[in-house]
Order: sequence, then structure tokens, then C-alpha cells
Amino acid sequence: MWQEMIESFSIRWKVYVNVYIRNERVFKVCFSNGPVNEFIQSKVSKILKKDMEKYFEGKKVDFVRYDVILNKSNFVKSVLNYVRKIPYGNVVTYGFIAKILNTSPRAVGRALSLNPVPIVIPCHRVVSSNGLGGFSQGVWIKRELLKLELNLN
DNA sequence: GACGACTTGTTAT
DNA sequence: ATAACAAGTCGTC
Repeated sequence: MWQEMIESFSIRWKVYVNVYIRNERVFKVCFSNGPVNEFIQSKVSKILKKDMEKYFEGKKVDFVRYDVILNKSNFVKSVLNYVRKIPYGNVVTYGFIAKILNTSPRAVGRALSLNPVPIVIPCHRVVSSNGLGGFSQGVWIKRELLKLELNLN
């Protein structure tokens, strides 16, 4: 009973945004931010849309201010929360994160593949030591995102 | 350097 | 229980 109340409260509300690359719908981003309130909701989705547009124009956008609810295991949460802090334009390896969190690179990749909100949690900034690594929506998207952030053609 | 086998922590079934 | 992975390391050639 108590647990049920906590859960229904923590679901709050969600904002969905479709992300397009080359006129192709690539994935859906889901956000949440604060308690149920339609006024705030519409306002936040507008801000989010603006942020996304800015991001795809190649401008630096800080998504840390969005509060993402993660319905995941503690391990996945800790990986995702670490990845959130990687600044725009920076790149780290799976092994690097594994060392910090005292786990294995493979486990890090596994956790990253469960990322519900690409871009907002910038999992594309995590690469393998010898190459790009993977990306659940396709590695070419990861390449595009990094090109965008690193200002390569 | 390129390739392969072995290690690895976590999730999914 | 065990298979499946968005990886890394060390060995051989």
C-alpha cells in the first residue's frame, strides 16, 4: 500500500519528443520534470523542443537541468548518472567509466544500452578504446552526434 | 598491427 | 541456471 503510493507519485508525468536526423525519425525522447501540472508540462516541452533544435544546430546545450526519472536497477542508474556529467564535446571510454565505478567495461556498455533518453543522457560520448563502440539506434547516429559536437564537417 | 581466445559484470529468459 | 552483450587484455603471428 505504502509502496504503491510512492510509485504512483514518482511516475509523475512524461514528455515525449521525437528526434529526427536526415528527415528520418530516429528515436523518441521521454522526459519528466516535477509533479503533475499541465501548465508546467506544456512549458517544459516547449523549452525542451527549443533545446533540441539548438542542439541539432550544433550549439552547446546543457541537458543536466532536465530531471529524468530512471526506472532501472541501481547499477544502471549509477552508470547513467555518471554519463550525464560528461560535458558537451567530451568523450570517454567504457573502460574509463568501469574503473571509476569499479566494474567491467562490458557491464558499462550493457547499462548504456538501457538508456531511455539518448542525447539528454549523452551515451554517445562513451566510446570503446579502439573505435566507436555501439549505439542502440545504430552506430551511424552516434557518429553523427559526435561529428555535431566536435564540429567535424 | 591484425586476429583470436579468455575474462568480465550485469541483464534478460 | 545460463545465454547475451554498446569491452578489454594478452598472446601469437
